[in-house]
Amino acid sequence: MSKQNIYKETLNLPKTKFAMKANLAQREPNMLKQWEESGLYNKLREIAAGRPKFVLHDGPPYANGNIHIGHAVNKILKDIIIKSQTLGGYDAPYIPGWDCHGLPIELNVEKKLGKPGVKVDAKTFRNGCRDYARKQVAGQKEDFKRLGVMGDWDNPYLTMDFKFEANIIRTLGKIIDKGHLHKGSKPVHWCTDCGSALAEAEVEYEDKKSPAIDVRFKVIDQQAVLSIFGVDSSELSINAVIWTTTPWTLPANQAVALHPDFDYVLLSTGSELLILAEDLYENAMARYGVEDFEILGRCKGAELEHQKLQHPFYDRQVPVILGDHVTADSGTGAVHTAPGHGQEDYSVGLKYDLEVDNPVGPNGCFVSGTELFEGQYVFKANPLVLEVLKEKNVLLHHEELLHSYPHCWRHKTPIIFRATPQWFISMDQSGLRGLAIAAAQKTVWLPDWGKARIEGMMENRPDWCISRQRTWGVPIAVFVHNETQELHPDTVKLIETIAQRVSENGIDDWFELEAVELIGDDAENYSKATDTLDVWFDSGVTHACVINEREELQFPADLYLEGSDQHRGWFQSSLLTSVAVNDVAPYKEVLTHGFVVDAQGKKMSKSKGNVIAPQKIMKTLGADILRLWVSSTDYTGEITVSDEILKRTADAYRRIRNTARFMLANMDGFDPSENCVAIKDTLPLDRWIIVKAEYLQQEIIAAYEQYEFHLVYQKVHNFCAMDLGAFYLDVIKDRQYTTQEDSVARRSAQTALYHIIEAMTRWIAPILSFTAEELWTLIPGEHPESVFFETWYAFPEEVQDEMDDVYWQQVLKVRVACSKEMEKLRSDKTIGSSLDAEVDLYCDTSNKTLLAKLENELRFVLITSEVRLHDLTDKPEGAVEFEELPGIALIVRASEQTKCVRCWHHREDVGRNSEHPELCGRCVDNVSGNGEVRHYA
RNA sequence: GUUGUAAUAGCUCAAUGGUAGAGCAGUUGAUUUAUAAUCAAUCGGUUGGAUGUUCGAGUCAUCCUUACAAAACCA
Repeated sequence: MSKQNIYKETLNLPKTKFAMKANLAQREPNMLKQWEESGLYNKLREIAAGRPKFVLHDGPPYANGNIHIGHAVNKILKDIIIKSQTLGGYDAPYIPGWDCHGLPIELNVEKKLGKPGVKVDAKTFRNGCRDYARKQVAGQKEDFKRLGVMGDWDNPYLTMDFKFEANIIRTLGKIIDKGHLHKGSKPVHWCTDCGSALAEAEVEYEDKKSPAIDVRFKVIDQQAVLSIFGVDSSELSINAVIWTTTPWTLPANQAVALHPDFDYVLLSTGSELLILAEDLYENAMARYGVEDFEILGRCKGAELEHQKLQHPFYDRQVPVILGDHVTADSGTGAVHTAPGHGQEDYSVGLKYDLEVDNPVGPNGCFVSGTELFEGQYVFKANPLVLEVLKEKNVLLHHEELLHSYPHCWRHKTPIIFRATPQWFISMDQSGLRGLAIAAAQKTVWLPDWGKARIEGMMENRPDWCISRQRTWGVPIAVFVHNETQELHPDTVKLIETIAQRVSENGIDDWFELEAVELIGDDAENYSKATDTLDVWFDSGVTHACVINEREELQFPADLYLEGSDQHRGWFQSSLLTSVAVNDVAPYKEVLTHGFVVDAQGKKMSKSKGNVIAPQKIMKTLGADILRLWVSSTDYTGEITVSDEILKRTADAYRRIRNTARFMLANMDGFDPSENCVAIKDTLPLDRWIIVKAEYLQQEIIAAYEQYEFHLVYQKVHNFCAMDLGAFYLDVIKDRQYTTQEDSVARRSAQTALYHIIEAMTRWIAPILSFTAEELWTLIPGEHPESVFFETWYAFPEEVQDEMDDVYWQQVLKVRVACSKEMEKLRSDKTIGSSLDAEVDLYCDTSNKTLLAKLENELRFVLITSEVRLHDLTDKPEGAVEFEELPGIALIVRASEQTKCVRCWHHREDVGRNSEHPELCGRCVDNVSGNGEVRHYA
């Protein structure tokens, strides 16, 4: 054994069980098991009982498919908030939930079981849906837990729980009671082969050939229109001209729409006068083959509002109306309007109080009583309509047009728009719109543009159609009068009865119910409504079904947090239903995050192949890396992910992990109850880093409170790399290794490390939960089972120090200057380690006084073998000055002294002690004497 | 086409209208005393583009480009 090894054993080298290699993919699942077995979440509830509450209410993901990276971002952000609020001293329960009804699940179950009412009965089908949803929930739950998300996973909420279903119905009852429900009709995508309405997801667009026709609508008050156009008189008849590709909708025509701001011309063909848009008349004339024509006058569309026109083949007059949806890129600038057959026609029709006429039955045939076309299938009626138009001499032109048209995705046949009876939550009949806007104004929206966004939507949105003609959904459990369509007078009471039954038996209870059972003889006149509720209603009422139902939560929630797409979705459905029932928003604060995109800023899609699966990251890098990545981004905008970014994140993780490891390793043998040094007795350098950490903690807490986790990430990483790695830890190595094990010098530094690791483990716990818990078990001293049982670390009281942060910053500047000079010697191989060098500093008075305070310990701060202070006036030639360091010049040279084999400092006194001929004086003292004393660093 | 949000170094983020900064990565070197670690030095920018306003613009205004999101629409 060499002599060096003998002395090596006298050093206090770092030692720890905390592995350098994280092995997160293997380690994390064990930690999860441990959390689960010990019932961590429930224990935490007991510990936090009585604290002020912080309620982050979980928006339910849809129970279908594997979780993707967007889910992961959402859940991790929520988890970081829950955990940081917990550490901040709040009782922050987390009840995860799932959205379980609705079309996507139906479609998947249809593939297995067939269509309800065709291959299977509805009840069997609904059971199939329930099973399917349950399996989806189970799968997603495992992945969410694997992310390290802490919550009541054993008791989540599911919108298909019987009690939940019952409370959906109850909430609907309250909304009815408050007067917000209304029955109306609305055009929906309708497949005549299915005999049913189609959801947006069931519609696909294909090219279709349609007859494109130009039709005359004769002006009734010819004189009035002539004068609007500034024309004195004319014997010729005046016709507005519309252009359409769906002649079969003409029987339902109720108006002709013009654009208020377009210019329209009145032109004469010699045989008649036509009204056409200025920008379109040339095309139209070409289409009609008219070469000789004359413009007689012009006017704005708005001037023609309310003029009456003759329907082309029915004995009725229809008004001219105005709409911004009229465009000038095709047609005539005058739009045939049939509110029963088109969404825009419907909404503009509402403004003008037009009749929503729907003469078409579920099978696509004109209903009995439809003049001229009774019993005809709509697409077969097109030629008949043309014949009638020719007969009446109102058809100006006809050609075939190939255009994009909606088709049924199942039958591949063209679909139609058909007005059907639907249930609506009215925005205005009981003032819901105003209430919602007022409530939105009282809510804090983060980022703040969310407020304008939601307000804009509230101002403009139409009534909410909450009915769906579907099987897997919560019923609109009301009785409707067969003749009047009015609700049963006892509706509110009946709904409570139904809700009680549903909470026992689920929604099947309603579908199987005989009306007689509930309303007795009234059953003759009343029928059960068969529609189900829009699933947005289900999730929208979680404030009633979850927040108000779960004891650990309280209304209104402190925070909702979802992707920014939910302004249109859940934030809005929650706001409307809550305001309808409670007059206030269900949340005090709404936070949104953006969407995950790839390195080029493109959205992730399977077809592009740029998808990064969270499962894969967890299996390779580990959940803590995924969590650290989430924390590192400014999530208010787009969230970028790529292999490079994840690699950088893993680098940052290793830096944090290794810093913690080194601190633990230097606390070997440290028992805080025995060895902690009182703050007033610690060395100034150690006190300084403790105070530094304490101030940093304040910044970190503030960042957590403002949900700015990327600042936490930056600050923690910076602290590890700069304050600790590049300075403090580097400087104290000498003291840790070479002084006596139980010396104040060493214990003082360990005290600092102890306070820092206690604090830092808490700082990272909300983000690097697995790593924090791993660290937690290795921090010296007594601790509760989990870091999450704690609150932010209480640092020892600060003492006023002459050597404050300003002082050390100046010392640091000197250190940087020395490093630069040493680098020169290193590059020409004069020295290797900085301990091979010695430094002469030529200082002005103030700097000399300042540096002299460290006495002969300055060399330890500069990590060099000797430092000598001189007056600046004695500066010799060759002394170097730095712009950043005025008042100091320095010379660095290789030491000529012998190197101590134990501490590696080059010292004059090496070899003076004959028993330890290779040691310097202080090492002799440390090895066989009373040990060296340090005063400053 | 409409509305909203965004664009700063290879990456992640900073910069009350006042000299564009950090950290990481890269490069080079040191280190058998943090060694699949650590330390040091060093390189890196016409702030997406263009016009304004201003003594002065990354920041304010207008337009354009690109991306993301939303609600639609094609009669």
